[in-house]
Parts: sequence; structure tokens; C-alpha cells
Amino acid sequence: MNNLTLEDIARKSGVSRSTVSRVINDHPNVSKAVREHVQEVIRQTGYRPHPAARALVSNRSWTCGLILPRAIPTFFTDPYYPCLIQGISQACSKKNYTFSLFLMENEEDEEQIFSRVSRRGFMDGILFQSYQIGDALLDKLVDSGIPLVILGRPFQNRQVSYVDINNIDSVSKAVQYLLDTGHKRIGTITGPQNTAVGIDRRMGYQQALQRNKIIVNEKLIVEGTFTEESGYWGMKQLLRENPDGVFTASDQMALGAMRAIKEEGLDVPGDISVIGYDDFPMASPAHPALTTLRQPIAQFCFEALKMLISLVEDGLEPYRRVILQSEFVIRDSTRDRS
Amino acid sequence: MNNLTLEDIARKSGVSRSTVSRVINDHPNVSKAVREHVQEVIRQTGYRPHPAARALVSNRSWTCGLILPRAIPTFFTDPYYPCLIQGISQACSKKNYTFSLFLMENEEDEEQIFSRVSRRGFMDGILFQSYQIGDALLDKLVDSGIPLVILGRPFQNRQVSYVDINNIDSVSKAVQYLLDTGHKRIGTITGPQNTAVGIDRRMGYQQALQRNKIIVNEKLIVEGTFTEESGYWGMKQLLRENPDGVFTASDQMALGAMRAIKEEGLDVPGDISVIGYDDFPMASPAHPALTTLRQPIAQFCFEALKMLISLVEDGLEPYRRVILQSEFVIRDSTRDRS
DNA sequence: ATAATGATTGGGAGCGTTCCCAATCCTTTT
DNA sequence: AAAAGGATTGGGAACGCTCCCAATCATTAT
Repeated sequence: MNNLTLEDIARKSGVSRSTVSRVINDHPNVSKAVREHVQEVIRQTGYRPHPAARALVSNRSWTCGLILPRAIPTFFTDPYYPCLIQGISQACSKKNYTFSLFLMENEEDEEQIFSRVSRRGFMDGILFQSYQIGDALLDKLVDSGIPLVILGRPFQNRQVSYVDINNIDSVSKAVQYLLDTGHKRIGTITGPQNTAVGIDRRMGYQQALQRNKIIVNEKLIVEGTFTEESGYWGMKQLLRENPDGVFTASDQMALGAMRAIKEEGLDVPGDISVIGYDDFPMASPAHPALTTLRQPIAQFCFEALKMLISLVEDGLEPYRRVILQSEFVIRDSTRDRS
Repeated sequence: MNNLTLEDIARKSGVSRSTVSRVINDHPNVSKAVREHVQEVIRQTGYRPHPAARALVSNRSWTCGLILPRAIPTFFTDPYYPCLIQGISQACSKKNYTFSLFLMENEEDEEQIFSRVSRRGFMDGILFQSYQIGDALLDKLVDSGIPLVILGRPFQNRQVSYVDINNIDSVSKAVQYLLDTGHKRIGTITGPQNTAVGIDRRMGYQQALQRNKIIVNEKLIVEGTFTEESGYWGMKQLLRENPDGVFTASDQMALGAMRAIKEEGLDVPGDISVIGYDDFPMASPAHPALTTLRQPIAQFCFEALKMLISLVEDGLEPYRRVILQSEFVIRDSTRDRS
């Protein structure tokens, strides 16, 4: 264990505490000779400053928290959360931040997380995955005044900074593509309608139809939960309406939908075209390879952390927002019927 | 933001800093009246102590790190890591610890993580997921003297504390079950043979056969990577040897194996029995429902954290170890052939 | 009533940093 | 050669807490 202090290094290198501190923090005004000598001593002793002492005096801990909402039914099966976690981890690593994870599973967790997190001094800021309408914790967090960035848009038009993906637009383009390639009866399996992504992706579907003067048929819309299973059952239901194309709000649901279609003896894309959303690792090795919308997760995470850091350094206001685009990736689960 | 200090609370409640500190830390020797009054003031003001200041003076940060190894090919598809993350998160929450996650993806990460983690004062201890043979970071961590618990057994017989699951024994029992129910040609799809779990589960398979005086046929052993895909291809290969039972080292591979079997026009369990390992969420809704070995992940994580805390509080030695058992869960993918 | 005892309470020191200001040193200019 | 200026260095104070010891208070026994 490393129990050296600044003072120890100062003594060993024959300079003062202040000088060593300056060397460590790359301050100017240290002569080259002294700087190099001190660096050498630090290297040899393996000294590393005490993070808590630093945090105490500088009020920066170089740690940020990621809060994932409670009751994630898909935490184990949907790659979204692992991808997000990896993305944030990478971003933190690049920015030299330590990354603390908070999984919120019940009411008590919520209280505990709040008290753990809302006190500046251990956590420089918080990334909060938007999920359900009316998250009490989110309100408290906003009020607490800790630097906060929402991943995904918040529900109420609150005064918060956030990073989002233009779901409406992206989906609308994908459905437009189905329209342009001669599809006549396009269904959708949506995400949960109490989540922002769920609502927005459905909205994108509707906008595309409306723009083309097509009346939205409620029977061609089924609500899912992002899981493979819900895609399967949703498709079973849609099949009764004889669609020739389906947009599903996640790749997992697209996989489920394809399973249902095949089970019915129909072919993808021969009889029905399927479009997913995410472009997660299982999308391209699927049979047929899935046409989908690629979420720019890595960039998303990076922008979120960048925003958080600017909040930490420059203050909370003005509120910032960044909207990213998903990329439409055409593979083999769609066919031109025109 | 909460910028109150102990001194502020002391002033507001007309007592001294020391008394407030005693109230917060539940020390005895505070009169009931004073204690309640101070608690009321704390409640009203929403005061929370500055964690960095506490950590500085007490040398406890109430934070632990989880390091996940580099190059996890299955991070997004295998539910093991999400489950582990959730388990550790729950355990930390119960023990009032904050949980920092480190994903190691390349050499630089390794160096960075080490320097972030090895300095006591911000991280009370480290949980390290055992993975590949010869992890350089692990060696450095052990040398650094920071409290450390390995998840899974370490390779070299090093002086470290760890928590493991008795893979050899568990698998051996499962294979014994196949033997007892009249299976004659039992194959296995192993995990990677440069991982401890991969090696141990294969060993369990071999031990069961040897105990029953059956010669181990190398052609009935195929190495996989824990993924669905590798289970599929592994099974394709095994099929040439006409097995009537297969043990796969993960549920994912079992799913892949079943896909391959069905594709060949054979039936599970009619023609071939399949046993997986993990009992992750997708095991029971599979068709047929998977017979498997249930990893006690939650308990595993809890024991690991408990061990880590005892290391933090009582010192590193003597080395501790806890071995848990997997539970054999019989469902519909196996059939009695006797 | 007084001494002795134990329960409360308060204040000082210190944890390892950073930051500020004053002191020193070296150049350069006159 | 002396003064001025900038570059470099050192030391004190502060961050907000815990811990220790001394002081005070209440309670009981003599």
C-alpha cells in the first residue's frame, strides 16, 4: 500500500511540498531541473496523491455516477444497458473519470442513492438514464443542484441538460423507406408507451404515414416491451392484419417478430419486411441479417460525459442539449416491392 | 447543493462539532434530548457529511471497485456480466457501499485502472473477475496490498482471497445424472480452455465419466466460447459423433446446441438430452425448458463483498476462501433413457 | 453536605492536499 | 555595479471531518 505523502516526496527530493504539488499538477513556474528530479522521485517511490485529500480541498472528485432506473425488465436480455455501461465506462476512462454505477431497484434504493449522490464532494456529477414518466428521484436530483445530464429526453419540459437521439426523425425515415419501396400495409411494434423512446419511435412511425396521407390504422400498432418475447407475441397479433412490413422499436423485438413470422410459414423478407432499431451485435448475424437503425451509443455516451464535465466546470446554466442521429442500415430483412 | 458543515449544524443546534459528529456516527454518550434535537436539525437542513473529508480522516471511503477483464467477447450477449454487475450492485447497496466499475479493454486501461485503484483512500477494496491466465494487472494488484477478492478461482495458486463456485463438482453431478438416466454417448461443449471456469467444467465432465469407468473420447469434447453461436457450431461438430446427451458449459451454448439439433431434424430431448450451465433468465422460457445448473450469483456477490469488507477491516491475512455450490435444475431438455 | 464516580460535552490536533502570498533567486537593463 | 523585473520556491491557512483528552455536569454513596 502506498502511504507516502506530498511531504515525504518533498523531503526525499529536497524541495518543498508546494513544489511537488506544482509538479504533480503540471503548474508552470517550476524549473526544468527541479521538475524532472521530482518526477523521478515520484516514479521511483510509486507515490500517488491521496484522492480524498484532493477532493476535499479542490471540491472535485473526478468521479461521476450513472443511475439506471428501477424495474428494468430487460436488464439481462437487452444489450442496451451493457452497451450503455460500456460506453460510459470508456468515456470516463478517456476523460480520466472514475465511474460509479447505481442500479435502482426499489424505493429504498432511491432514497439511498439520493443521499449517496446528491452531496457534491464525492460525485462530481450524475448521468441519469431517462425511463419512466414521473421519476421522483429525478426531481429531487434536479432540486439538489448537482450537475446532472439526462440520457434520453426528460418527460416534463424541465430545466435540465440532456443528450438524446432523434428517435422520431430516424424512425420516420426508416418507415419512409418501406413506403418508398412499395410496402402497403406497414405495422409497428412499439416500446412501452410510458417511456420517452417508446413514445417517440411510435410518433416517428405515425409521422411517416401521415406525411404520405396514409390513415393510421390502430390495428397495425401493437405495444411491446422491447423484449424478444414481446416482439414474438406482438407479431402474432399483427399477423392477423396481413402486414407486408413491420417496424419494431428494438432489434430484440425484431428477432421475436421474425421468429413469429417464420413459425407462420411466411418468409422474411419475401412476405414481410422487418426493420429493427439499435443495430446491436446480434442484428447483423441474424437470419436474415436485420435492416435496422444504428444507435450511436459510443458517441452518445461521450457527448453525455462531455456535457456533464462542462456543467461541473462552468456551472449548471444555461441548459445544454445535444441531439444525435441514428443511421439507417439496410441489410436483408427488407425487400423492394415496388 | 448542500454546503453545510458539521460546524454549521453545531451552531444551529447550540452544541459543539464533536457532539454532532457523535450523533451522526451513533456514538454512545450523547444524552437522549440532545441527540434527538440534533437529529431534528440535521433532518430539517438536509445536512449530509462531506464524504471526502470523512474518507481523508478515517481512511475509509465506503467505495469498492469491480474490475472486469479485458476482451470480454461475450459482454453484450452473455447475461453473466449484467447479472454479476447487478449482484454486486445489490450487495453494495445493502452494505452501504458505493460501487465503481472498471471495464478493462486494452493495455492502457490496465495501467490507468491500476493507478486509479491501488491507492487506498478512494477505494476501500477491489473485486476482480478472474478470467484469463496470467493477468498482469492481478499480480500488480496483489503486490500493491490493497484489499482484494477474486471472483472465481485464480490460476496460479497465489496468496489471495477468493470466492468460487464448485464447478467441477456441480458439472460432475449433472453428467452423473445423464449417466444414471441411461445415456451412453455424452458429449460436451466446453468453455475456453484458458479460463478457470472453462477448465473446471470440462474437468467435471471428465471426472464423472472416469468415475464410471468410461473412457473419455476426445471427439465428444468440443471447445466453445460461451456464446450461442459457438454452441451452435460446436453441436454441429458433435452431431457427427451421434451423442445422446450433451453438457454445455453455458446456457447460451445450450441454446445454440439445441438450435443445431433441431436444424438437423432431431429432437430435444427425444434424441438428445441437453444440459446447460447458469440458469439465466432465458433458460426456463426456452423450448424445451432447459435443464441446467443454477449459479447462485446473488449469494456469490454477497459473499464476495462480505469477504472484501472483512479484509478491509481485519487486514489481508489469513487468506479467505468461500466455495459455493450450483444447484441442478431438471426441466424438459433431458429425458430418462433407462 | 461533600466527595467520588460516571455520563456528557467541548476544543485542539491532524488527515494530505491546494491555493495564496511572501520570500528568494536569477536575469537583464541602465 | 546597482536596481528592477520576472521566474522560482517555501510556508501558512484552509478544506470538513474524526479522535483524543480535558472539562463540565449530574448522580450516587458516604
